[in-house]
Amino acid sequence: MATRTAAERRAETAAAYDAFLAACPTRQLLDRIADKWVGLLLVALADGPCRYSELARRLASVSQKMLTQTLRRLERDGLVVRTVTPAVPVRVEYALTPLGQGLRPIMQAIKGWAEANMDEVVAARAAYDRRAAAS
Amino acid sequence: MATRTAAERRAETAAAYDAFLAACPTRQLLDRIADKWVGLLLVALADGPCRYSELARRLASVSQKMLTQTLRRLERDGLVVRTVTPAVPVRVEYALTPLGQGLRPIMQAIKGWAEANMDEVVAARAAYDRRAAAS
DNA sequence: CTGCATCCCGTGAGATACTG
DNA sequence: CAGTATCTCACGGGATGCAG
Repeated sequence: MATRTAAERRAETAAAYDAFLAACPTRQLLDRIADKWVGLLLVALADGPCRYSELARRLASVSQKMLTQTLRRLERDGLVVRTVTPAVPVRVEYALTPLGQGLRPIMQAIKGWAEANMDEVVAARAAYDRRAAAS
Repeated sequence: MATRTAAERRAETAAAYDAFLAACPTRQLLDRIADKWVGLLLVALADGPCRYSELARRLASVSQKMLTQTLRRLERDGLVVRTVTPAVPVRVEYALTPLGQGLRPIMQAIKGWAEANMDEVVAARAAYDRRAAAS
């Protein structure tokens, strides 16, 4: 059957686009690094391995749940390695893998742009809000 | 009063950290560009101004609500300009500002890393899941 | 010390219907 | 054509309590 409604065709296009997006490497990377705690964790681990409790202290406001969850995700993605030293009490250390290290230039680029341009963005926001308030 | 419980001190540290995070330019930029549709919109607008309906067509699966919402945010941040041509029917064009253009190298860097390394990440995930399944 | 399980709630995104 | 308004629902994330 060659005849489809316009709505059907649109739905197909959208489905194909969704599939494309789900597979898009850039989207996946963006989703990963934009996570609330990932960036902080990457920084915290940048200068060497770190214990769980030490990480909890550095990221002062992270909940245990989110810290563990984020670390697991990074471990699964091969960006971080988890090393357990059996002892009493247990000692667990996290460290960046070479792959995780490779993320640093990216984060640096983002940080650089942000520090150079975010004040302009903030100014734009203020101007926009002023116009909106004057309506 | 100089004496506070350990819990109080921790709460203060966390609050201060939260305030720091909220003000952090890098966090703000990350939150903005990691938005599901922002990256796509940036690409769609990269080669010149574009009408609302044209954008809707290019980002096949975006809802009107999200398209408008995302465009408003970008406009507010001074990354995009909205130009209304009064006519019947109305014609609205969106275009990148110079500030918005400046984001392209960042997005390129992210895209570059993703295309170069995400297959390794995917492999790491598969290996991790295999180990988990074998438990 | 390092974590997992559970409950709870706010935000955000989609669907749908209506307007200048 | 280019939106706005409202409803609903799922998911993320915090708090808390328990366990190896």
